[in-house]
Amino acid sequence: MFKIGDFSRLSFVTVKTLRYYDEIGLLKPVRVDRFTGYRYYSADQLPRLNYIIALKNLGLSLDEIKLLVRDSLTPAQMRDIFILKKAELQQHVADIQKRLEQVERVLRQLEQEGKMSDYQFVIKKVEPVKIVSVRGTVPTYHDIVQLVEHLYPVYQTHAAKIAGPFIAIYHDMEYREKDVDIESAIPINGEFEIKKPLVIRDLPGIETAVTTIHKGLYETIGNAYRALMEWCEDNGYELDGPDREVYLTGPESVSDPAQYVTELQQPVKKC
Amino acid sequence: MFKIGDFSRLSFVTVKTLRYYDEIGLLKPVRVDRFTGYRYYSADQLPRLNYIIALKNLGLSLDEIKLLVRDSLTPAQMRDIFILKKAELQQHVADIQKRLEQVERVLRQLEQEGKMSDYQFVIKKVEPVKIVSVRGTVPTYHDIVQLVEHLYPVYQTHAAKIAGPFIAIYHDMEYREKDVDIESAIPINGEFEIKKPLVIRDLPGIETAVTTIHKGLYETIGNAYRALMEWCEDNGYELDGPDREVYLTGPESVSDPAQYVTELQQPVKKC
DNA sequence: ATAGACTGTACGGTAAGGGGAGAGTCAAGG
DNA sequence: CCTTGACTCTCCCCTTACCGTACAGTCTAT
Repeated sequence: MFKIGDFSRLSFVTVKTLRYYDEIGLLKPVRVDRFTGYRYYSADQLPRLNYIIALKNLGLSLDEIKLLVRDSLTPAQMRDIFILKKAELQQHVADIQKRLEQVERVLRQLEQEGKMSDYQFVIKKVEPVKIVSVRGTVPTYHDIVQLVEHLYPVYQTHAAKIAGPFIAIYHDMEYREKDVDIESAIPINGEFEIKKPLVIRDLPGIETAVTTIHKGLYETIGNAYRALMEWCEDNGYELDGPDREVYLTGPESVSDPAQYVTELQQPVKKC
Repeated sequence: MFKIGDFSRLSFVTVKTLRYYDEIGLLKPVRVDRFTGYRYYSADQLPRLNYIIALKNLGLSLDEIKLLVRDSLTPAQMRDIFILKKAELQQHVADIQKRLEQVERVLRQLEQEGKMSDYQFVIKKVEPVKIVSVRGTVPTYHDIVQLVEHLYPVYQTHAAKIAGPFIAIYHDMEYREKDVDIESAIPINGEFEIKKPLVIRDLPGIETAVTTIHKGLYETIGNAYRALMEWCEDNGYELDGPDREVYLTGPESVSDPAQYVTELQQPVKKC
């Protein structure tokens, strides 16, 4: 019979841990003095404790260990537990190695450019939404304003039905300097009367979109696209549909163009 | 300006998390209504939030992230943090892969033998201790009792100075059937008069000992040794000195030999 | 005016113990 | 027999990064 301190030294397990294992019923001392509360362990509890520690080192939780040591399982049941654990550990390794890769990428970036990228990329699912939109081919990107003008009346007359910020969809599948096919849209809920070039339609969602936030002038948004392309290459994605820009903060809410906030949404698929 | 729910949907971060980041000062809403307590976020907080999430995905803790986003660090400082993190992740991967190996070993054992090993092995450091001992060559392992007899008087006359359970040290470096060189010892504190074959000496510690607990008859202790050898081979250790047996529970405290508990201590080194 | 959706704070919980306070206990020495 | 120092007990709070729930207040549309 050992007092907790002796048993602790014998087993190389802290007193705190022994008390905790007692509390959760994982390893009860063989005797507890009714008057003093002192815990007394016997030497033949050592194998069990070593077993517990061994299982813990394998990465099992104390709950799982409780199952293994309390109910004496059949070898088949044990095998199942360990197979599960193995899969879990493999997943874990894969996750961490992915992180490691990312960290290495960040480090390379820091070495090469002396600073961290201004853009972070997030994979999301974009939900479908009903929009009122106008689509057309305009000479240059700047001329998108021609399209947007058609939408102004909506802000005036149906403000209550606007369900989100202004969106642009770039339908060209490749980059063009001239004659760009653009759709300008506003998310809405409910229907209403529309005029001439406007249409109301359901904008489909995007299963897998890589998105990023561009902050600042629209003239510099090309940097965001370049960084996005690079990211896709590095991470094994390829473009899979027309990209969108969501104008979270634009001229209508702030006056300083440096404050503009735009989200890029690029449909992609794994390649 | 977005209310917390809108900002949550935009950023794909739960409301709970946003409130928590506010609380720990990681991302404060741009405005908090003084009367209602409502939090209002602006779109240009999205890049920062994405940055936070990106760093979190790299495995950084929120405290580390706080450092990175609050104090604008120099690239060199950032590099240091990431290099540290990389080392940490690599260590982590190594750990998990070691566990994975262990799990695989357990699984192989289960497949082959239909049960788990009865022995768990623990690497420990064994502290040096002063002992009273008697060493001699006896015909067979069983004859260790001849040596032990010399120690009985110590139990009678100096019981107060006994500092631990009975120990046997097997000085033969290779296995022998006959004429075994054994030392029988009792840990003590303080000195006292001793007679003829007994000596008092310091038993050196063991830097690296692989230990296991054998429960049951002494006749079956060979199984423990066999398992230990196997374990050493599997884990890349080789024997490095005479092994010891510590009789934690023996005939002096229980009558049923099936209750005997013995610890094996085998000095080893990495090979 | 009211219903439903949203937001607020506050408390409690997670895994596996660590740290410390305050009180009681044990064994040895004087 | 008393004291001293080493142990031990229980109880409570702390850790990470939030999640669940309860209850109360707020916003928006009808």
